[in-house]
Amino acid sequence: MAELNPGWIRSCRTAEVTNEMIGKRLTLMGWCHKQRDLGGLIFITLRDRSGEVQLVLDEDSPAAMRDKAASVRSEFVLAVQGILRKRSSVNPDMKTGEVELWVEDLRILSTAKTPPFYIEDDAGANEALRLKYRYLDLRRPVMQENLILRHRVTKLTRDFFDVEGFLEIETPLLIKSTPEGARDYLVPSRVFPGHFFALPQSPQLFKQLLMVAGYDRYFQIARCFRDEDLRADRQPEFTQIDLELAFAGQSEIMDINERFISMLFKEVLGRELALPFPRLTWQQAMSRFGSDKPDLRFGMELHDISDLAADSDFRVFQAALSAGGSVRAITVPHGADISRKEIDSLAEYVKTYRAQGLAWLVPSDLPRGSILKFVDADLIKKLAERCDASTEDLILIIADSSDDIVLTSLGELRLETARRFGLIPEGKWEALWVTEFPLFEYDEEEKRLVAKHHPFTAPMLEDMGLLDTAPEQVRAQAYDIVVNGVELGGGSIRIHDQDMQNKMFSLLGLGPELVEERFGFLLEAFQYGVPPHGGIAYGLDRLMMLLAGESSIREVIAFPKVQNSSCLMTGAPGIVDNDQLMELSLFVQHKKDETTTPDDIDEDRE
RNA sequence: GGCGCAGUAGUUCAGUCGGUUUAGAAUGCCAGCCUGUCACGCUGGAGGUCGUGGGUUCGAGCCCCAUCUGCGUCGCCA
Repeated sequence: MAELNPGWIRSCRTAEVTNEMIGKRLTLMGWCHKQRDLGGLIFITLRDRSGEVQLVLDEDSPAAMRDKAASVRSEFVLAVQGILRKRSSVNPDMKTGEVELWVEDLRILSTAKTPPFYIEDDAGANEALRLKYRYLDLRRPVMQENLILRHRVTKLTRDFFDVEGFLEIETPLLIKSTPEGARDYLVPSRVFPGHFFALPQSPQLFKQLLMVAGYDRYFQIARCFRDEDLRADRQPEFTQIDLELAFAGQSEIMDINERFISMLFKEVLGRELALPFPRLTWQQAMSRFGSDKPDLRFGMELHDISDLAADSDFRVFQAALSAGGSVRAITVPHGADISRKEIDSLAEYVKTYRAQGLAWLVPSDLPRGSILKFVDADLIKKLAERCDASTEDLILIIADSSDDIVLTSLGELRLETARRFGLIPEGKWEALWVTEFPLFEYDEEEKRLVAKHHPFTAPMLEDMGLLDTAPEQVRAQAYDIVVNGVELGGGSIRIHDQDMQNKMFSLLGLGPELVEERFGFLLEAFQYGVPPHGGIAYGLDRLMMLLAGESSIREVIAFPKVQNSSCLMTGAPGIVDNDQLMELSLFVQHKKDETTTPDDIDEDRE
């Protein structure tokens, strides 16, 4: 049965015992990782977040304590007092394997049910179970390491930006909904019936107002919310390292930030990233890698073979080209012996990215491929030269009337084939900046231009003249930082001119009344002396995922949500009492013609 | 909203062509024994809504339909 702590104070954590403490009387507390009862001799491995240490009870231990120890099960919470001694049989695999605590007094502070999975790194439990019992999952050493690392990274972040002259300033979580961007999470106002706060998608407007207010270097480790579908690298609530600088241009911002990232990699991974980071324009990144976040750890760049494809008799190529599209290819090194089955599988893969199909060619002496009927020996030679392909390589070709589909599907194919063929080197870190993003992109659904980054991003000065004539060609003073194909962060120089900002809103199709309603306070602020400013925001969760070597951000978030945005541990979101709804002047209209009150639903609820 | 994968003991899984016992294995759990274990060992035992609901069939863990849950992904994510 559970006992009270008789006022004992821990001497140290379990794995913090040292050989120097041998012979000393220590008080330790923690969880029973494993109890081994050999009859007259009982071992208990005591665990806490520092690691483990072995407890031992033998014939010299008080009999009552031996009996108690015999009843100890996994995950019981224990407090023990005893003498630290050198072990007679050392365990070299254990950090504290040379010592053990000989127990004189043992208190069971808490008993425990048998956990649904082992509290070990290779627990092997499925993720739903882990998330339901997240507090047990978080006891696993690998999860504790991840969260401890996260603590270290946020501390390094605060220290770095502090030294650089940044102030950490909090911004509100209950803010005004903005029409652009992702779906907002809404919070009803009790005081103003029918009015809603939104949770911030980012502190964007507030950090710009802080620049107006004269806090010329701001940063914040900020919670952000976007009501959109989840992915392995996306949660509805996530954390940004958010910063903004006044009086600084793009090069100064990039300089500070690549020093920041390189500092983190040095401190956390012990890796030196060469400064400055390479830079690619968005155009270059798209045409060479088919991605705005290229993974530079390996080659396999895209080749434009449109002109050569025009000389083939392949109807698919001709159709794509005459419709204004392109034909592009990648070369898979040593891919010549690929099977039809594997080709089919890759063709299936690119279809998810809206590519119609996949052509292939092995330019060996006895060429193989799906387009042999349409290309002669001379053309094969030219294609191989253009694609830098040897007779042992495989050329994969995508054609489409949309150049965008060709580029993105081929870019994804580049990543997928590299993964399948094991061409991505482990332990390599390749950081870069991607710059000169388009300012706008066309929204097919809304039939209008939308901001690619956000509506406060400044156009490049060289392209100002295109704003009225060809806005889709205007490039932005925007930049993303990318490491190993992961977009870690992105930012821009902001518009700090009221007229320019108004023009931007108008190009985005936002009427003056809407602008006044949503952004009036920003435009008004711009009348009171705005320094030029710009900033960047990092996805802390993605950064942690990369540094911890995980493939899902859920592994570096203490209490993550699942794909439908619910929490398996708490059951959130939940229904609320009618009284609560009434206080907020809310009425829930359920779909499927049924007007059910929450209380009715409650009846059916488990 | 679309596509794909998964769901069988507490857990991780196997389960052949739809038919042999009471649906198995490992691990965990429980009991007994055990003085140097650390994946302790040995002996014995308990433990199942085969995700759920229909259907086909003489017969369904297995086939069909629907549905729920989790994961991946497209759309979406300024």
